[in-house]
Amino acid sequence: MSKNKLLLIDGNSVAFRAFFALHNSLSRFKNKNGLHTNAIYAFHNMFDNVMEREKPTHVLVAFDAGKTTFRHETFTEYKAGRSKTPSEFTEQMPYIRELIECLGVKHYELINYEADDIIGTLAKSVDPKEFDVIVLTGDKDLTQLADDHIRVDVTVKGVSEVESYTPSHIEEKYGLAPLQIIDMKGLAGDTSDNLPGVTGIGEKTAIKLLKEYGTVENVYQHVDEMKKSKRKENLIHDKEQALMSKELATINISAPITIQTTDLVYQGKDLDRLIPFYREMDFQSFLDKLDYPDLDIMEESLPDISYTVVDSKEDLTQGMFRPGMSFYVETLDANYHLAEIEGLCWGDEREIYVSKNPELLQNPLMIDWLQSENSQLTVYDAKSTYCLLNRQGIILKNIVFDILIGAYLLDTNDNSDDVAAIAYHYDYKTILRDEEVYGKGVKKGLPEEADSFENHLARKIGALNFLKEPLKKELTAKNQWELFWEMELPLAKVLADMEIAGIKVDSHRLEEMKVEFASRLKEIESRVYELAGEEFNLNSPKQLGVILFEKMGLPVIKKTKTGYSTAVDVLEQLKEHSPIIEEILSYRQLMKIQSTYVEGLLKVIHPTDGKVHTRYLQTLTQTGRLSSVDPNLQNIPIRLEEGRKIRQAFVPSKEGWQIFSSDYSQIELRVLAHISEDEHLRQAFIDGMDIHASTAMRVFGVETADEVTGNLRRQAKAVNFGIVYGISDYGLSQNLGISRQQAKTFIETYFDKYPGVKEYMEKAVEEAKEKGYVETLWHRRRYLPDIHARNFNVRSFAERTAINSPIQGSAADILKIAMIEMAKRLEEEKMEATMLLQVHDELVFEAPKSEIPKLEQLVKQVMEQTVTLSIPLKVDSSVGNTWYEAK
DNA sequence: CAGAAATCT
DNA sequence: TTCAAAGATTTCTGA
Repeated sequence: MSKNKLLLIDGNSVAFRAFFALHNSLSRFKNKNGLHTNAIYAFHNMFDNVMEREKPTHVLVAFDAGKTTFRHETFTEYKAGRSKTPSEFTEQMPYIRELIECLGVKHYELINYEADDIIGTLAKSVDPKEFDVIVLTGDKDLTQLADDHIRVDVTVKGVSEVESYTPSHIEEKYGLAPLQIIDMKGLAGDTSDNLPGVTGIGEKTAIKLLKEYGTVENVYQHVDEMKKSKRKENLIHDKEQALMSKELATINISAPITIQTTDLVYQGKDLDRLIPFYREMDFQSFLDKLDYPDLDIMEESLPDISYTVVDSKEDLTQGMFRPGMSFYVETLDANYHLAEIEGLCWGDEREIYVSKNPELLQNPLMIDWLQSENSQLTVYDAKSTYCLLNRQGIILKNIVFDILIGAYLLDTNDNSDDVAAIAYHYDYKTILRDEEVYGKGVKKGLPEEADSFENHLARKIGALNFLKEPLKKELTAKNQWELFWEMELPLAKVLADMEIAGIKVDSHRLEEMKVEFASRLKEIESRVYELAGEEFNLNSPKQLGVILFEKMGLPVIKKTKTGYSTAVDVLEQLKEHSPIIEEILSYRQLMKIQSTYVEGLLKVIHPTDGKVHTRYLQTLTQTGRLSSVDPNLQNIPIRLEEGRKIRQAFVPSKEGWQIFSSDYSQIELRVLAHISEDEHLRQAFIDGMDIHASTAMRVFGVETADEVTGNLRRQAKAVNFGIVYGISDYGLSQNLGISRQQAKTFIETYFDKYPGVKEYMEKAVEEAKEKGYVETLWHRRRYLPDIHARNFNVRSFAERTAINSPIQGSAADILKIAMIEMAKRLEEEKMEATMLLQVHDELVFEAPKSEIPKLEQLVKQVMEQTVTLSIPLKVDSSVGNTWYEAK
């Protein structure tokens, strides 16, 4: 039989270490009730680490009981003078005890004794033949316990590192035996426990004395023999203190404990308790780590919910549909343009209906209800619901609330892509996360028990019903109802239509390119291998690093966490050393075009209509921009000619049609001019000037526009970008390849010449500090908890965000408003033109050639006039037979 | 599954 | 003194 292993954890000191390990993330670790959770979280990680490392058979966490112990009877000042424990820490202690119980571990405390004494007593009382003992603590005092079967692990830093004290390690480190640690404390004292020791003796001197005399007592036996010195005087004078300090530092190994090792057998985590605990703490990452081995356990932890199962479309009756219900369509694949419908559900407080049969969507009662003007539906993700129903030929009409969008607007940080996540946030706990029910990755699928699936769907409706009122109320309270009702909800419909329309891709053109790029890649590859003198994987920065910096001996300019950096800016600097560099750069560019845009795009062309249907994520970005996935149509190449050719493959869907594109000119700087009210910036836009040239004139002191050289304009452009992003002199100097000092001067001059901008920036940071958030012109909020961070970098980032988000976000709002108006006008004008894409400041349409002049005039009017700022908005338009030509 | 590299506004 | 420009997605490698 293998030996037992007993793990003894010093609860208070490990918890305290845990608290400080994540102290600088204090603001990020808060649950929905405002409880700090950093110590709980870090304690859990420390526990997991030690369990993983040691795999003990028995575990106990010992705590100090109360404030006073037998030691205070000896020395009333024991542990006095400690700075007060932060309340952010003490509030977490009860939860740490609860966590320990949930983890299936016993904890123990004993009136009048410290955790040390409990640990010491247990460690020394077990039979060394039966047990190895590991002690985990944040306090070196416990190292005195070390012996051949007891090892003391002291946390070092972070959550994973410990220093293991064995007798031989202590010998190596101090030249002492474990028990002499106590003598050392006796002589040197211990500031954290307020042990006085002997005046003038620290760790070093104590060790020296102990090496000679062995113990405190023996030091005093021989103190008279010492030659006259200040130290001798101190030793004699402080004898009482020394002996008392030693006594206090000695761990009591015969505390009257009432537990035995048989009570401490480790049983493993108690999932029934742990899962609700994680939810309460908002520990999503720990929840994710559980493999959810048993759906039954999860379900049993929830109270029952009642619902009606509808098996076939014949079973539907009029009475099942009422205005004001919630409605939800379930798919397993996130791509709703392709996903199968796995089930649907709807209901209100009175009744919830659930079905696994998508054929219900063919029943006229159902169709009429969904298409009616007065169904007043609440949904979760309006856009996906529109698209899924559209594929069934149903035009969903009367959505009045969207839980997903509502939650996103209220707090963009709360990135919930799951009904349950939002529900938990509002303390509604009777629902499981999709991952818990369906699993994830390759194992994702419907639960084996049909009941589980139906239950889950019913719970979703329950959650939607519950959430709508509090969310609406909060949106109103935060002055965001209009943002929701007039911008985001109508936009969901516009986006759905754009996604459904899709954009036609000329696959033959892509196939041609694929062949051409493949051969060019091969050529470059072989040249690189020749120059390198061997073959390797050019796609591996790691292997490339070895070739460049070890084999070829090029100078190392920058390192990454994992090795040599081979990023563009590094390679640019190495160009002179070898022709291989240019080849590598072209390879990388071409490879990107080939894999992502040529091959990647070919893969996502819809088999029946030859189009690509992206999905715009409406509730993802922190600023209010959209993002685009599957495929991403917001980063199709344009800067370099080679990549730009990809746009030749984006063509109109009908014969005789053209691609039309309009983009805002300098929208972010215009927004900045409006928000900051800086008179010079505003005047430049009002006068219709070239903004970068205008900046160049003011910042570089040039009198007339003619004198602005290309280089000056380029530099001014970089400064303008920097301003929008929340500038730093370093960033600007990197960008322009100038000295930091020079960059600093540019920035100072800019602020001098545009004082309104400077004032805006200061105000934005101020506002963030005061309110905890910043907002756009349309009250889109972004919370910035890090604005108070002690860490310089973290705080600086939050400050730049405070400056940038209202600008980027307001620009996003403007385009969203224009899109909604544009969709409306196209319909009113009964035009065939279709809006296809949005690329942050650009809208792409397709239209019959004959409609183009009218479209051009309409788009310009809508984009420039729907929103009016204190400066004009300006759009540039272009048209062509492909997206390539339209720009 | 994270990191590094490329792409866009 | 720290360290350094805003917001995104996709592909590949290699632990």
